[in-house]
Formats: sequence, structure tokens, C-alpha cells
Amino acid sequence: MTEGTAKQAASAATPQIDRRLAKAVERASQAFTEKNLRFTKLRQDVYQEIASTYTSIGAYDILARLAEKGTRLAPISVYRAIDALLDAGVIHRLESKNAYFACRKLDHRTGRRPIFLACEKCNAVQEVDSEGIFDTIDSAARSVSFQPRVKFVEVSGLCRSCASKKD
Amino acid sequence: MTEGTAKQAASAATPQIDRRLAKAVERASQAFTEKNLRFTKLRQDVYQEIASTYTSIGAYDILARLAEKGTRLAPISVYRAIDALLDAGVIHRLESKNAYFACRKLDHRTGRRPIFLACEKCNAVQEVDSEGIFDTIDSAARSVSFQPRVKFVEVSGLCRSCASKKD
DNA sequence: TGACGTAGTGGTATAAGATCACGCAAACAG
DNA sequence: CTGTTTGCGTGATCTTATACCACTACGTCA
Repeated sequence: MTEGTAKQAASAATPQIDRRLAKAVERASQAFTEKNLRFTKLRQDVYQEIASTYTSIGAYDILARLAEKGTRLAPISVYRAIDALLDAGVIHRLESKNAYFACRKLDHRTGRRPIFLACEKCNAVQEVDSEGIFDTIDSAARSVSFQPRVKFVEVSGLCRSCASKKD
Repeated sequence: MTEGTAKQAASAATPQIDRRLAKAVERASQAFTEKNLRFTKLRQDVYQEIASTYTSIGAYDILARLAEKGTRLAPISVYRAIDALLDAGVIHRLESKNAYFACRKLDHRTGRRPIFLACEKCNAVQEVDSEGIFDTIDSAARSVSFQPRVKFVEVSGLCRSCASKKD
């Protein structure tokens, strides 16, 4: 599907954004290689859909967008790709919205999960790394002898540009 | 449904637990009154199901349990009751599990949402109030000019008793 | 008293999110 | 090249949640 790329360019507004997307794909590809996982065409297609929105997106939205471009898939296929992308650490799941978004902090190395700030207006998601929070959570958990494994911190509200537009 | 209470007692193991449940219902009722909301029979039924598990429970589980007791409902009815209970602040929603549990910290007054510790083994949920965490989140958000509204902090892992049982 | 508005209940249908079971095919290690 | 692992396709099913519409309960204001 080489003409898929051309179509993408047509819908992607500016060549600048296109180049950013290409870079993201490149980084994702590297992440897969580093982890000895395969960055297959399906996974790349799904990744591109997620990364090109710059917001969070639901699994069925991905499905619909790919269908529009001629790639008709079953839900399970998208979910399998999503699983692989999550494993590779190139996307995150927004629990409070059942949605996914591309990871832009390259903290694969630290393994630290950042906190997510989701804008209620434009749906953009920012990641903020904040060591302190997870330490605080750990100590709060320890205070009741709870053994933490997975932690998530999600905040919804207004991002800078939406807050300034109308407040 | 006065015999519903008797049935409850039969399935609820000990009268002690029964009394705890009754107290919880009493507290819930007060919360509704304070907020000028009506603690209707449907809401009370749903609340009892949630409160009597002492873990988190899905909407459709509630539905099934009520059906067993002879109260056949449409999903939407349960969800409406859940919404009212959430509004009243007597239950919380566990985002990471799409499940609900009874609030045991009586912090209706502070309005502060505690952090949730969910055990992966026994499904029990603990609430821990921790001012520090939310302050830290606020400052992290402020550092990128994000205006927080709702904050979710959920941790899954092992509760004290499950961790000590097998570790 | 009665007309009206608001809140609550009830049902069907369906949207939205996720997974199971099964089998085929490509990738790769030996 | 053969066996194993990994990925993908298909169809069905399951879980979670909401839209839409009709009817009821109850307060309130005139």
C-alpha cells in the first residue's frame, strides 16, 4: 500500500506534520527493534492512525479510519496491534476514556510511567514526568501495607490553549 | 420488599456484617438527604448490592444479583441508580476496571477524592486520603499550564492480607 | 383543584469496547 | 526443509454504556 502514504500526505494538512509523523514512526520502529518485536505493516498502520491524531483515539475510531482508507479489519486485529504497541511502549492507554494515544516522552529507558493530562475540550493528551508523585503513592500505599504493582494517574481538565481561548 | 432484608441476612453470613451494611445504608441515606436527593428504593437496592460485596462490582453484576432476588431490571435503570449514587458521593467508580464500590471514607465534606488501592487477588478496594499526592499533581499540571478538573489515581497490586498469604 | 414542571422509573434497541475460538500463513531457528 | 513460534483473518460472543421514548410521582404555584 505505497499509495497509502500519498493519501496520508493529502489528508495530513502540512508537510511539517507529515515529517513529524514520519519521525514518530521511525522512533516506534526503533523501539520495536530494541525489544525484538516485529513492527509489521498492520502495527505500523495502526500506529500511524494513533500518532497522526495528536489526541487520544478509541480502538473503533482507528478501525473506522483504516476502513475509510481501504483497510477493512476486524476489531480483534486492531486490538492485537494495540497490544503490541503497548508492549513496545510506543502508545499508552488512557484508562478513564478507554482510548489510546502515542507516547511522545521517550522514556522507554527509565520505564517510568508519566502522568497523563487529558484536555476535555480538544482531547489532546500531555504526558508529564513527575518522579515525586509515584514516590508519594508508594508511601501512601505502604502506610496501609498495600503492595503496589501498576499505578496510574490521569487528570482531565483544560490544556493551556483551550483554557486561554475561553475561560 | 421487607422479606428482601431477611433474604439478605440469609446470604450475608453473619449478623455483624448485616449490621455494618445497615449502617452503611443509613449513612448513604443521610448523604442523599444532605444533598437534597432522593434515596429511592431502586437506589437503595443498588447501593446495598454494591456495599454488601466489600469489593468492586460491575454494573451488570449488580443487575444479575438483583435479578436473582427477583428484581429484574433493564441495564439503564441500574446505571441511573449508579449515577445518583455517584452524585451523592456514596460510591466511587474504579476507572481502570469499569467497576463500582462503596465509599467508606466519609469525606463528603472535603469533596476530596481519595486514591484507590485495588487488590488484584481479592478485588477489595481501599481508599487512602493523601493530600500530598493531589498537591503534587496540581503543581505538575501547573508546570505545563494545564488546568486540572478531575484527577484519578488508581493503584492495583496486593492488599495486606493477600500479600501475606502468599508472597 | 388543577395545570405544570421536574425528577424518577421502565422498556427496547443499539452503540461502543473487548475478547474467545479456530485455523491458516509467514518468519525464523535448528 | 521441517517444526515451532508469531502474526493475522474470520465469525461469534461478551461486557459496558447510552439514546430514545413513554409513563408516573410529586411538589408548587395560580
